[in-house]
Amino acid sequence: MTLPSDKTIGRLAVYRRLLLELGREGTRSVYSHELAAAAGATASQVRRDIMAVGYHGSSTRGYTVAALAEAIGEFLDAPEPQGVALVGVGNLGRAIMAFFAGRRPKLAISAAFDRDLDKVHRVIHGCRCYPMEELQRVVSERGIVTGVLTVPGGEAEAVAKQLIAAGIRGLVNFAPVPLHTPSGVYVEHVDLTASLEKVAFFARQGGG
Amino acid sequence: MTLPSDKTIGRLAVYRRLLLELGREGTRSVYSHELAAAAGATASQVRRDIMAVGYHGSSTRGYTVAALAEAIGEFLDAPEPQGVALVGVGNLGRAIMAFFAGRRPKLAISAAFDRDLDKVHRVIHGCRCYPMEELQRVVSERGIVTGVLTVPGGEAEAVAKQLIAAGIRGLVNFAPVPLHTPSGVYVEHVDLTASLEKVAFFARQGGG
DNA sequence: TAGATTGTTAATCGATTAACAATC
DNA sequence: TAGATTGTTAATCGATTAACAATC
Repeated sequence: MTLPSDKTIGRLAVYRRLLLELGREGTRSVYSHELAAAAGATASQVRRDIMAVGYHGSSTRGYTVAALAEAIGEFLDAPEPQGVALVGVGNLGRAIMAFFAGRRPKLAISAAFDRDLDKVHRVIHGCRCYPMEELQRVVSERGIVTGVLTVPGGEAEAVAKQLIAAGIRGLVNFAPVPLHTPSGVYVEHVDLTASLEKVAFFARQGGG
Repeated sequence: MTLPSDKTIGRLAVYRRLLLELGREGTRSVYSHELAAAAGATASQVRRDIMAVGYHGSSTRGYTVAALAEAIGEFLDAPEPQGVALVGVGNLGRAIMAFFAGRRPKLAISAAFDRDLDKVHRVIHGCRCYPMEELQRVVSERGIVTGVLTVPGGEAEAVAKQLIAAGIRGLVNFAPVPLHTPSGVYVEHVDLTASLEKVAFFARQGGG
């Protein structure tokens, strides 16, 4: 079976969030075009994305909210709760930790690392901070495969290398430098500077 | 003239950053393949992207670092320094303010807004914080067209509406909800949850 | 000159969109 | 049934990649 594209995976995460919200509001079923409008996608995309998770709707009642959310969860999530390692407990790192705290119990930042010894051996937003020396041990002992990089640009490449050596197979990179990683490691680069410059450019041209 | 794609604009921002770095190191010229390797792009992309800004290299010496950085700057930047409005001075908002503080003098977060009166009328990371009531006035008086949204999901849609009414034409949206904006407004959605779930998914499948 | 690179066009690739028979 | 939606395939679109003549 071929893996769905990363765009499909990203959209599935969005659908699930919307479905959980709809469920809380008491909505039982949705049509592809409703989900599409809420998610900023097209009905075609929604139907194809949902096909990819193997869930089937009804041509009269559309998709059952609870069952579809469940199916997406089974597709996206690991069977067991998965930990995430974050490196770089600066302003951005702490904000990311706060952002995810309690949001997704099955995918939580479970270990943070910093080379600054003042930030270490504390619990920040429910997450324990370790010195860099313990990175290899903690990450490999806990079988953590997902990392978040919030270190300064100059350190990013070296830290990524350490993470990968410890067993990390996927990284969200917030450092303002492109990362050079071996194949077999998935990197999502969240480039805040490029995003802001892009938006400023198109805003100046009169928007999208 | 047709506008370059948003991917080209994003890459140009990356090239410029690399060029400024190369300039500081004393490098005078680069070839497309060198820039490509550093930026995580292909040489073809680099050449086509540079064509879009109207700069021309030499077939023997490649591109002049300083001149190309200058040309990209003229293409991407407004003639005058551009202000940016940020709404939502929570953990993430403050981290974003800290991240951009001093980084790009010509494109700086110049006004922040929050409905919490405890956060207002202060200067955070060099930027003044105003109450929401002053949003319309400050944004339109200063001619700000670029915004950053770091409010909770439930408020995002309403705040985006206010920003657009005040004259904003481009938005970086960090709120975990898709935004419904009129055409003529460019939105870049930085979806932290979807990014982390995507990375966790591919990490579990054995990386990229 | 010989050789490598640029500018630019054509070929490829993948994702989005449109279309429609099957379904309830 | 009539009508709207799903599942799925074909057409379209745009971006990436490959290719190569022109250049220095």
